Amino acid sequence: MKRIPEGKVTTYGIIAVELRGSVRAARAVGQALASNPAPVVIPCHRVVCSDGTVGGYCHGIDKKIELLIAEGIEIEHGRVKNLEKVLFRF
DNA sequence: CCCATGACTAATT
DNA sequence: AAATTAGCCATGG
Repeated sequence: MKRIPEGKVTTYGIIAVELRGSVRAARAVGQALASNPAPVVIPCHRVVCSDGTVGGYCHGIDKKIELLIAEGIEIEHGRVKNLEKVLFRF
């Protein structure tokens, strides 16, 4: 996650592939972030669902959206706009 | 070891 | 385009 450039985002699935070599581990990835070991230190707010939906955030989904917008990412109706533009694929 | 639970996905309906 | 369904994975009881 520390590799995700500012102003960009990635999806759980992508991380899953990077990590476990399979998109099917996406769910497990979520679990990992859910029990986020280092809140604040890790920019876990730059991770969204493959379909663009924001997903969740330990400090509250709203907070997550604010952070993303603060980084220049457009969000609307709980969805990332221009996902293709800001999506970081590693 | 078995079961239930999610910050997920992809495929159907 | 929205709602459902069915796999999938790590974790905790």
